[in-house]
Amino acid sequence: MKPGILLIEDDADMRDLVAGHLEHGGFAVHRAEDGIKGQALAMQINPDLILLDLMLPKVDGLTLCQRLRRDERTASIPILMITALGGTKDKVSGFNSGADDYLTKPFDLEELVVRVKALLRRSEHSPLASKHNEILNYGCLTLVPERFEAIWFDQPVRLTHLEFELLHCLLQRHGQTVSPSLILKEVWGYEPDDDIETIRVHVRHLRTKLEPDPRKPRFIKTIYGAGYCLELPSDEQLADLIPMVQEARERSESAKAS
Amino acid sequence: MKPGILLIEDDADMRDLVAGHLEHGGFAVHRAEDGIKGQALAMQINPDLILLDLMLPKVDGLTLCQRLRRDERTASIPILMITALGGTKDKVSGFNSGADDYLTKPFDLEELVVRVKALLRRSEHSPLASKHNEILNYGCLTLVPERFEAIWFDQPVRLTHLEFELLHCLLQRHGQTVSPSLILKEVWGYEPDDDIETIRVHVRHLRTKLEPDPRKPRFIKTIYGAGYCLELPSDEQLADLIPMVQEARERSESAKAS
DNA sequence: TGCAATCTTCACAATCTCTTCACCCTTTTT
DNA sequence: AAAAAGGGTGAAGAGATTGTGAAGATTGCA
Repeated sequence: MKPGILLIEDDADMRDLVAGHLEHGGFAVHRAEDGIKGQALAMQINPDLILLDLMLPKVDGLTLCQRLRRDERTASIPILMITALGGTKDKVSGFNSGADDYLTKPFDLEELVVRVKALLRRSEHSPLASKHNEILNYGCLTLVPERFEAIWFDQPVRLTHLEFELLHCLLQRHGQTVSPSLILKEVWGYEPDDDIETIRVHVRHLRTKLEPDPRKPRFIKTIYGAGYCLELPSDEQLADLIPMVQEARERSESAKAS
Repeated sequence: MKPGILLIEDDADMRDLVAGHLEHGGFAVHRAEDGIKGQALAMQINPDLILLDLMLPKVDGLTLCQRLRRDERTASIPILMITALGGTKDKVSGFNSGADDYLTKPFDLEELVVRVKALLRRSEHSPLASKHNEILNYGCLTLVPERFEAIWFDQPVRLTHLEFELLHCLLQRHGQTVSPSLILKEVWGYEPDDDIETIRVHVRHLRTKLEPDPRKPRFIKTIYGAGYCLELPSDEQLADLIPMVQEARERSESAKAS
């Protein structure tokens, strides 16, 4: 039994190209050229996965994504969003509206197939995905485990393995103080030795990658004598912070270039 | 086995939106549209977590929260309260009636998922909150032991260990005069009543952090020859004080910046 | 093998917290 | 009113905790 995929994409050429490749890869592909038809088809055929272009006539991708999530009949279908360009603002809003993964145009067709399969596997096996493949999103921060990547204020940030695990550990306990011993258990996997030294170094690395001013941490805070605490801004605070973070990023990049 | 969540929310759109996201996140969601049904369902299905809107027909969220806490069948189920607006009065009363966490509308759906998971994780690990992580609240003052933090007139104030313990000690005996020897026993852990000097210094630190005018203490009062006494304003007095405290805070911050 | 990225370790610097002290102010007592 | 006692103030210093930079160890890969 072939897995059913609903492809919602307005550009006819692109639609045929993608659909052809997927069919060749062993999927049953249904096509829709706009949001309205897409939503109707989703209900009708109940696909295993939805491939959704962000730019759509009639109903745009984000809105459609939200609608699909709201409806009980389609809420649990994984959605792979296709965003135009690297305009990362789309990525983020995509995750916030309930997308499960994203791909930026232009993309490699093989990569698409890989991601589709990964998503299907994820949704089949464990409804509550394990931390190793589940995308975790919290407003301005999104963690993409597959790529060890954090999307931080609309920009992807490459993290190392341990940096990723550490940030993941803090994000899961967002707003709570996480003690060094808990971090060691969660990230490094051992109990007894308090090798707080190492944690400190990795916290520093995270800060240099995320904080506008690593010397004065705004997000990854130190609770003296207790541990670390990740404090992400609420939506109201967000507006003020975006320019600050972006500006700092540009500065650090120009510094790196020289 | 999917964790079961009971969502009690009167607005149908909101209910579907939230439920859709949670179901997609791998939870089994049960819905109730008012307090009465919510309570009945809570007993019936024994969910792993309850999502509770504050504004509800028939029985409001706070009352329901208290009822759920009283009944031993539902007492240990973690409750995540959803409050409209950032009105702190709601937060306050939410914690007072036994909610484990709160979220203010409008909230990010992914943030909701993260918090739900965090709460479930917490309730798994530590069945009951101990004295050292229990949130203590009295009107305009909330103590968050986890972060050694006081929420004072809607603003978080970071305290040191001893400052926190001292304030905790005073808050527990709110309105009473606390003798130095009792403070020493409670906060420092020793009996001999020699080190009153140290207490004075820490009281001063608390005052500079909390009092609008530390020279004329309005809340942390000195009872000559007897000890200290924390006097928090009643709800009626509160309205007049809020601007004063905030103004003083701004002044001290601008002074610190220069 | 050599290289590059990552992780760990270490010595030292910066910061935070707590205590102590000398001195001044306020309240109570004489 | 003066003395005495209790309390407030500012600052200095010790000790602990955390941050920093760089060097060494490890890993994976061309």
